[in-house]
Amino acid sequence: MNLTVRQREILDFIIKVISREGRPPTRAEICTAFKFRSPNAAESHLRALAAKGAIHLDEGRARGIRLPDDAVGLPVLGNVRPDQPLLASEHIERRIPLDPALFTPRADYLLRMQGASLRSVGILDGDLLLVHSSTAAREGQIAVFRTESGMTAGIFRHGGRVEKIEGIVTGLIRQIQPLYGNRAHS
Amino acid sequence: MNLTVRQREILDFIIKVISREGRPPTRAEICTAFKFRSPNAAESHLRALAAKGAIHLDEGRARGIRLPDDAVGLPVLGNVRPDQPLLASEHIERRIPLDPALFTPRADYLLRMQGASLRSVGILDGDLLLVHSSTAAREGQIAVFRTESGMTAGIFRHGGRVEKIEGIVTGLIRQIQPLYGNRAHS
DNA sequence: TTGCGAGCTGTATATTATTTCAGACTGAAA
DNA sequence: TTTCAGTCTGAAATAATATACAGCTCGCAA
Repeated sequence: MNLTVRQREILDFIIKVISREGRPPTRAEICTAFKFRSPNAAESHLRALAAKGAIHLDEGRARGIRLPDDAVGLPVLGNVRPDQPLLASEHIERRIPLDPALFTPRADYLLRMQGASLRSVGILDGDLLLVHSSTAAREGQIAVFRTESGMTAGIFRHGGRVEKIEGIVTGLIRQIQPLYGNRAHS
Repeated sequence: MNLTVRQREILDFIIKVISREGRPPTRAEICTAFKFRSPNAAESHLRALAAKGAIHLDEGRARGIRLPDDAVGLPVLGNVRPDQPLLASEHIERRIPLDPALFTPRADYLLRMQGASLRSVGILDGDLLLVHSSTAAREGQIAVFRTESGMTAGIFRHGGRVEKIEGIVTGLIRQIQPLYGNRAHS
């Protein structure tokens, strides 16, 4: 993407307005925020951002600024293959609308827990783990490792086998299916 | 709030457009969606919704429809007192931006788990439970009960003491704090 | 049967917002 | 040196959008 500093500022402003007001800014509102005196200053920034794929412009529409699909929500990784970049699009099962900043440090993606190896720390088979990308971990942290077959989560031990660390787990989401259907509630 | 069926449909449409496109619809877009032939049909619905507090209108602004603050995100309940309605504003600690439809049945509010009584089913002290309001539960479901002092979560048993059921747990969110600060990651 | 709110049609108009055109300045790459 | 992307001013045309006004039907409660 490779945005300039100024373009990054404009994009951040757009994202902030959308999350705060539920709608994107107009050219004029961008001008006010950045003290531009011409609407064309905003317009040309928007064109540049669109050319770089950072936003999508619906032309002819008021407030027609959209963030690209791949900027909305966190990707759920599945079927990760060795030698391939983690966030390659074929690894992304789906996206879940979730604020990455809900967790600290910021979550970069979600990974589905496989197996019961972490049951003792309250992580069950099928849980969605929130992962912050990182190449290092500390003793006792729950980390995500790249293995021959895919990805695994486990407790990081310095004494353990050397493995390629992909990230650390900063949270989890579990969906609990109500038993026997849902006839019993309002 | 007490919306009519039609008004509810309009409001749902507005919410859907905002979450799908990141901006509210125009009057004309509402007309297209509902096959209205006059922009005033949309306008008067919006006025009615605003009068009932379901939306807020920024007059003179394109796409000037906003959802009220108390409609965004799920409330986290804390300090619930007996004899008081569950969602009274003084019970709401904060709101977390989360799509209620991520969980089925739909989550109505969040409750912080207190104590380790559900450790055996993978629910830890401090976890945020997603609760669907319900006055009934089924054997083995994780339910939320009203007690003298506040709210408790536990496994529902027919043989157990009779308690006032407030909801069933449909999911959970856990924030995992990385140990020793976060200097160790990118 | 009268009145009234909800739910629309149809038309017109003022305002908001986008978009185009014609520049000017800067710094970095060719 | 030339070129070009990036950043901006200023003015104006055009299209999108909100909003006002007049009037219609229906079901329902007084």
